Amino acid sequence: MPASTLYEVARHAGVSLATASRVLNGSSRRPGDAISERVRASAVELGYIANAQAQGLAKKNSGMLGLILHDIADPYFSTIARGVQEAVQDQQKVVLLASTGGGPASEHRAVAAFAARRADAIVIAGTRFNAPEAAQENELLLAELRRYRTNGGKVAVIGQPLVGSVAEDGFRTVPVPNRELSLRLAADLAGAGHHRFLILAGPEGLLTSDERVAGFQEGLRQAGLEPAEVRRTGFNRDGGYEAAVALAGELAGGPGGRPAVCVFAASDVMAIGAIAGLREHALRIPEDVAVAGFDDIETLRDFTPALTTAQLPLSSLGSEAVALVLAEDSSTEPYVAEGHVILRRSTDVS
Amino acid sequence: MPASTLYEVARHAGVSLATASRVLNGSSRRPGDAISERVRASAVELGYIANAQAQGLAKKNSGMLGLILHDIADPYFSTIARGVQEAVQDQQKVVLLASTGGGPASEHRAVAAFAARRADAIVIAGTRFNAPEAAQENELLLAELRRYRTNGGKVAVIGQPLVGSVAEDGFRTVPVPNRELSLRLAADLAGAGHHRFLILAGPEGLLTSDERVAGFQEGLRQAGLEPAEVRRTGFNRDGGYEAAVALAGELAGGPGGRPAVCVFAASDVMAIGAIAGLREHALRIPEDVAVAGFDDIETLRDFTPALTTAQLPLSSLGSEAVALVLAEDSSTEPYVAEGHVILRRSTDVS
DNA sequence: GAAAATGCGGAAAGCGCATTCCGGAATGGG
DNA sequence: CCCATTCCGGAATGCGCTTTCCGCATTTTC
Repeated sequence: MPASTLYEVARHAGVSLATASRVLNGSSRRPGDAISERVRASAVELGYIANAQAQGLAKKNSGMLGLILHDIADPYFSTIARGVQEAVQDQQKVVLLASTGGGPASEHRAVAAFAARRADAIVIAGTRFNAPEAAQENELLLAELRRYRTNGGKVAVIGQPLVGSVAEDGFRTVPVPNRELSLRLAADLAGAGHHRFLILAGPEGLLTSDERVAGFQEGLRQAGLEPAEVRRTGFNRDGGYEAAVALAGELAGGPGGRPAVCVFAASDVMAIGAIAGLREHALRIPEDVAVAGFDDIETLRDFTPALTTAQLPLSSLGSEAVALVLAEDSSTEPYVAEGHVILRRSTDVS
Repeated sequence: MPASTLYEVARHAGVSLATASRVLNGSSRRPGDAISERVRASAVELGYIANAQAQGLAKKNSGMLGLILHDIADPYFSTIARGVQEAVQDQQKVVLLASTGGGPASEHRAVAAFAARRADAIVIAGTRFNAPEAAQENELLLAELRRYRTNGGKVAVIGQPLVGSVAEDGFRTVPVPNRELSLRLAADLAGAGHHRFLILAGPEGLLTSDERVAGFQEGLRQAGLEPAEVRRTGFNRDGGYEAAVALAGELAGGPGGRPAVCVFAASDVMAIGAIAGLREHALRIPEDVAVAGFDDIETLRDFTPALTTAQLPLSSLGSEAVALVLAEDSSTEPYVAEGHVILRRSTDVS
C-alpha cells in the first residue's frame, strides 16, 4: 500500500492540489483558516507524509547535507559528525554520511553521489594529503567539487583548504588551529622543564600532521630549543605503537635521564598507541618517557596517566562548518576555533 | 548554471530520451553499441550527473538507507555506523544519518524524516527503553515505523525488538548476545576466583543494560554464587564515575579483602568512568577493586589496566543489519553474532 | 519467399509536488 | 452604488527521469 499523496489529501478535503500544497508545506501564501484546518485534518486522517524527493524536484533544494569524512569510527571524526548532526537538525535538514576509509579516491566518489542526490551542501572533513601519490586523487576530488559547486552546491572544508583549490572556487574553510595549539603545547612543555623532544608524525604531506609538527617545532624554536627529531609513521594508533617500540629499543641501553625524552604524538590516538608500545617495553610514563598528544578525545580523558594534549572543539568545528556552508552571505564573521593546551600527568617532570 | 539533464545529453547525442536513459542508467534493455557509445561520450562531455531525486520519483527506490542511533560520537554507535557504512557502500547506496541524542521522542521524528525522503530501509540501533516514562515515545516510534513499513519500507533493529512490536510488523532484528556473553563473563570471573560482585547498570528498563545484568546474575547463579547487588545509574561514563565514587566511600573503612569486590559495569564506557572514580579515591585496580566492562571498545583497548570485557563485533552488527534489511527473502540464515569474553588485567586476582 | 518472431529506437504517460497564471469574490474608496 | 484593488482557490505547467507501448526494420522459420 503506497503512501497517500498530496492529491489524495486534496481530494479528501475537497480542495485543489495547489491549496493542499500551500497549507501543508509552507508557502508564501496561506489559505483561509477554515480550509487549512480541513486540509490538515485530511492529511492526518490519511497519514500523509510529503514525498521529499518530489518536493526536491519541484523546488530546487533537497534538504540534505552531505558529510564526508575518513572514518566514522574514529573518535576525531565521529565527534565532528555529532556537531554537524546537531546543527543540521536545527535546520530541519538531514545528513548524508560518507565514511570514505580510503584516500581521496573514494572521496570524489562520495561527492558525486551527493551531487547526484542534489545535497544542498557538502561538508568535508578528511585530512588533506598533499603528496605526489595523492595528486591524481586530489585532482579528481577537486574537479568533482568544482562541478558540484558550479551546479549550485555549497562546500565547506574542515581543516585545510583542498589541495589545489583557489579562492574563486568558493569553498569555505573552517580552520583548525593546529599550528597555534601545537606551538603553545611546545611552549608549555618547554616551560614545564622538558628539553629533549621527539615528534611522532604521520606521513609527510598529511597536512594536519604537518601543521602540528611545524607548529611544535616553531614553539621549540621560540623557547630557544633545538628542533626535535621527527619520525614519520602511520597517523593512527598502530603508527604510534610501532614508533614507540622502536624508540624503546633505542632507549634500552641509554643513560636514562628522567624522563629521557618527551614524545609529542601528532594525535591522541597515536599517543595512546605510543604509550602502549612504550609500556610493553617496561618504560614508565611519565617517569621514563613523557608523552603528549593532540585532540583531547573525550573517550580518552580517563586514560592513565592522564594525557597532556591540545583540546580541539571538535563538535563545534562540525556545527560551525554547517553554519558556514548554510549561511547566505559569505561575509559572516569567520569562525575562529578556540582550543587550549591541557598539561596532564603524562608529561609530568618528576 | 544548472546541471545538464538527461534530455540535453540525449539531444546532444542525437537520440531519444528513452535511449539515453537506457544506456546511462541501467535498464533491462541495452541499446546497440554504436549508439551507447555516442550517448556515453555526450554524457561525459556535458558533465552529466543523474538526478537521483528524479530517478527516485520515477522508480520506486531512493538508494538511501536511514541509520538511527543515539549518539554518533559514542564509540559503540560509531563502530556500528562504520559497519553500516561499509555494507551500504558495497550496494551503491548512501546512508542517511540521524543521531537522536534524546530518547525515542526524536527517534520517531527521524523515522518520519527518512520516510519522507523515501529511504529504502531503516536501521535503528538505539537501545530500547522499556519504562513507563518512555511508553508514549515508544508508542509513537512504533506507530511511525509501522506506517513506514506499510508504505513499503524495510526495518532492521540492532539489539532488542522494539517495545510493543510483534512478529507481523516485519521488523527484522539483529540480536546482540548480551545475555550469553555477560553470563560467560560472570562464569569466567567466578572461575578466576572472584566471589564478591557488584553490578553497575543503567536505569531499569534500558534493555541492553537489563540483559547484561540478567545474564551476569544467571552466570553467578550457575557458578553457585549469590546474586550481586545492582546499582542503577546513568548508562554512560559519568554514571560509572558517580557510582564508583559512592562505592569508594563505602569501601574506605572496610576490612579490605583483596580485591574487595569485582565490579561489573554494564558497558566499557561506564567501566572507564568507574575506574576513574575509584582511582580518585586512591583505590587501585585491580588490587583493591576489580573492574570489568562490556563491548570491548577499540579506543579503550590500550587502557591501563587492560579492561576485562566482552567483545562484541559491533562493526559486523552494522553490516549484518544492512544485509538483513536489504535481503529480498526474509528466510536468510539468521545472523548470530560471535562474541567472546576477554579477561585482562583489570580483574586479575593478586 | 511469405509470415511470424525478434530487436530496437522513439513518443508519451506518468512519479508527487511547487508554482505561475487566472478568474471570481470580497473589499475599499469615491 | 459603481469601479478599482486585493485576496484566494483552482487549473495547468514543469521539475528530470523511468517505463510502457508503438511502429518499423531485421531475422528466423517452415
